[in-house]
Amino acid sequence: MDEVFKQQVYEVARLIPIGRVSTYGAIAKAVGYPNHSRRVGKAMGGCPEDVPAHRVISSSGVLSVPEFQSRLEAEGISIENLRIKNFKNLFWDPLEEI
DNA sequence: GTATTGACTTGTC
DNA sequence: AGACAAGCCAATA
Repeated sequence: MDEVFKQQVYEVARLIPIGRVSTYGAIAKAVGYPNHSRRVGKAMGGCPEDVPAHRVISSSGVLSVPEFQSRLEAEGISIENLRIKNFKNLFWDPLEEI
């Protein structure tokens, strides 16, 4: 596993504002690897505690890790049956920020 | 070496 | 809306 890739993924993940979410694909694309969404997921699996992994979800707006639901709700994000409500509004695209 | 799996995405039906 | 298939790439078996 490329350590640089992981670090970049963590870096972008840390930029996600509180109360917003992003997706694996968007982050993969942001770090220069458009089709490596799966690698992002793998990388997040071993992410440090300071990385808000719960704000990174699938592009369909569904939680890949149900355990994070409570964390998201704690930030004011509404969730219904693992699906983010207002996902369209809450989605944060790294490419429009950097 | 191949096969399977997975915190994925997109397109089709 | 829900289900399927194809494409993707690294880790694991």
